[in-house]
Amino acid sequence: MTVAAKGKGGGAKEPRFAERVIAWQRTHGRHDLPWQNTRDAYRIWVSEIMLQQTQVSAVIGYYQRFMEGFPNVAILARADADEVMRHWAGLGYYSRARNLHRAAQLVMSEHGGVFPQTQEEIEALPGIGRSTAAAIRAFAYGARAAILDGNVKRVFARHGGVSGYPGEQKVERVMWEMAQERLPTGELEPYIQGLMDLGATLCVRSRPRCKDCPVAVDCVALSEGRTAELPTRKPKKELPQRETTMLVLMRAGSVLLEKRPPSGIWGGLWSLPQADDDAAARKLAKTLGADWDDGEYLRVIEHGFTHYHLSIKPVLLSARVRHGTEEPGHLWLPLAEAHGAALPSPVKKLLTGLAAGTPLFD
DNA sequence: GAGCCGTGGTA
DNA sequence: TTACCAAGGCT
Repeated sequence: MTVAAKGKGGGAKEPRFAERVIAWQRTHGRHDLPWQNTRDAYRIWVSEIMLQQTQVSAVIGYYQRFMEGFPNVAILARADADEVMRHWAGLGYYSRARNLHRAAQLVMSEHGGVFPQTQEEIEALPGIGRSTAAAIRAFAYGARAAILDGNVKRVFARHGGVSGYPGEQKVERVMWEMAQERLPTGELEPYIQGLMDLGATLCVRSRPRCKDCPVAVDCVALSEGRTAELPTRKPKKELPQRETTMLVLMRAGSVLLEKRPPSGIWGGLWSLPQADDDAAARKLAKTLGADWDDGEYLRVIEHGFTHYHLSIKPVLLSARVRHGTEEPGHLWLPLAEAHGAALPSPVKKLLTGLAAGTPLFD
């Protein structure tokens, strides 16, 4: 890791780093996102959780539907876990939804229904780490708290000329120090928002628009022609390829679903009965009252995760009886209702495609 | 520290 | 098409 000497933010020649970010945010930043222009900690909190590792454009629709369904922390705390998952289905990282629900219950039981104010208390809630807690404090309370997300890391890596993968602890520690040192004494909301807007709209991964950037004059990466190589990329690793067979078990227009375990991939969602290979799938089909030999292979679905690739082999089967309904964690879902169910994205696409009569065979 | 945890957009 | 990556946190 290397850190350039410039870019500490306080040269006599240029206005302080924060000052320029704030001025830029007021004229060029984002001001009308659904979670802005409020001091409601709940609304801000939900947005910050949804925005973890997720881009603004993907969040907006989910956020609006979530707020209609759960307008305040008390209602969310009382809500059915399945209903919460239904609102999150398709957004990914489902532990966020489970943690959010749990945290809402903790806000009710441990904080009298009032969202806590200190960094320590907020960080103690599940799903909220150092950066998210700081963002909530800044936006809800105007607190002087440093954040460090992907946008900020990219801006700091370039402006400060910090090389080394930002996911590495050593590099991240340096960036937290930069984040703390550059904080203004006031106007925290436009500063924090401006920093993120800068990273999201100008200081983007490829082809950054340095010509329009308010901190370009003392940007180390720009002056050294290194904007393309900073921030240092994650060292790449070969992802394992895995396979699974899913049973699309139909009976009178309904399909049999199984509840996923609370942790692990797609935790807490509903999905299709699944087996590691065809031999296991055959046994599973028999258990569920279907004859494997009458099944038809549907088109294989390729699905990528952060840490492995998955090939899904769906098999269409007819159930002789509605077996499984008496089992806990099983559900017969009318195919026409697949659209609104708490299903993983590839499963939802498969079932809605099936409902719409989309050709699914090769 | 390193692996786990989703999805959709982009080049 | 493949590969990278985004308002991270938990175990």
